[in-house]
Amino acid sequence: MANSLRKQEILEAAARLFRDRGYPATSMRHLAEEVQLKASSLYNHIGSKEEILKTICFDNARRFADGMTDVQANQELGAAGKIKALIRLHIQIATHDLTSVTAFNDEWRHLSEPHLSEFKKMRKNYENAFKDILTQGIEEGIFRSQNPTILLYSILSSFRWLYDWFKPERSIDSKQLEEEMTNLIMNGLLSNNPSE
Amino acid sequence: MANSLRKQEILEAAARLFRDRGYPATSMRHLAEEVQLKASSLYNHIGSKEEILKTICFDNARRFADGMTDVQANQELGAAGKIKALIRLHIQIATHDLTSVTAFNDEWRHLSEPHLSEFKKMRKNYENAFKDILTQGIEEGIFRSQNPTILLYSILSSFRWLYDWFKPERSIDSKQLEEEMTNLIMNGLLSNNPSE
DNA sequence: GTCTATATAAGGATAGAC
DNA sequence: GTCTATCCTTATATAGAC
Repeated sequence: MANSLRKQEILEAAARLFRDRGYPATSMRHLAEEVQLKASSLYNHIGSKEEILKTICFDNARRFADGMTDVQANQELGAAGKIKALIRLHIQIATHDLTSVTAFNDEWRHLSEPHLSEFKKMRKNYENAFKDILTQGIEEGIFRSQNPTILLYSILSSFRWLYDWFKPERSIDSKQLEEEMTNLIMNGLLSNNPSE
Repeated sequence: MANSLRKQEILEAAARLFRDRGYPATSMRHLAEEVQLKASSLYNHIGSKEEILKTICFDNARRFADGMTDVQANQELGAAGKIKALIRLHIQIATHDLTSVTAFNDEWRHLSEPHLSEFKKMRKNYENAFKDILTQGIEEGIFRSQNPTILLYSILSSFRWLYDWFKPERSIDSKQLEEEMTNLIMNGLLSNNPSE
């Protein structure tokens, strides 16, 4: 059996390459170079190129699914509180394992069947749960009455720059990030006090 | 010289494939099949695979640059009006030529030098102009005081689902889309009248 | 302007020596 | 567990017949 530490190193290098160049444009030879091996040696640690992609995609899908389950289970939270918790979830996941999340975000479409369908199902479940919270907030009159689908995708998309752009060394504090994104999503761009 | 109508057909098919599978995963053979030609025949109409990508990327970059120039030139608009005009610009471009914009949005990174650098420069210019408007609004007290970079990227990202998701047959009216996205970005999620 | 045939390079993955 | 050598497939692009 293969060295598990070495395997982790390969997975991380792959996530970085998948993020920077995309899955199809990343070759096994290039990946091998990154971890100072020959391409053939990689296969002592991983089964195939796609197996790496599967690991990255489903690990991250599970993180989001688990986060959503926690939010749903929290009886004390209203719709607004749940949305705030989900904003925190997205930022936490983004700052925790940036390269994996970035790769996961865009490269899942290169999964082959049946994994592709399974992944899409998990993604749809997450979106539906998110949309349910938005709809609930609209029905309760807490959220501005809007098309929940437009809301859902606009909000989910607004996180995407985090994955593309955020680097630890950019020195934006994750607490500040959370506060400002919550502010923007909940309260919008306009000031409440245009006179001051 | 090649038939220009045929060339347009090839460019559109390529844009669609680049959006669906990405640039590296799209082969000339597959593209040829889409327009019912053999791969070698494509080269009577286009110079290379990357030339197609260049066309898509720079055509769209120019659309955004021109739109920004118009907004900047409009003296009557304040910061809020300019942001609204830019929201309209993004939606108009997205609904006008969806596939091209999608390809442009993600696949520019596969450009080779010196085109890659040129493209990045145009993109940076656009972002800086957008950020200037946000900063202006904050200084005037019209916009909530926030980190302009976080604002900028959150807003720009929030448009991205349009390119991934929007299809004409989804029957969301583009006027409604504009209104609701403006609402969300300017006024946020929370209702002004939680009691009604 | 489209075809067949082909040049040339690079891809994922395996076999077998060490 | 890593290597060299290699298999097989696919990629972009060109040459030249029609």
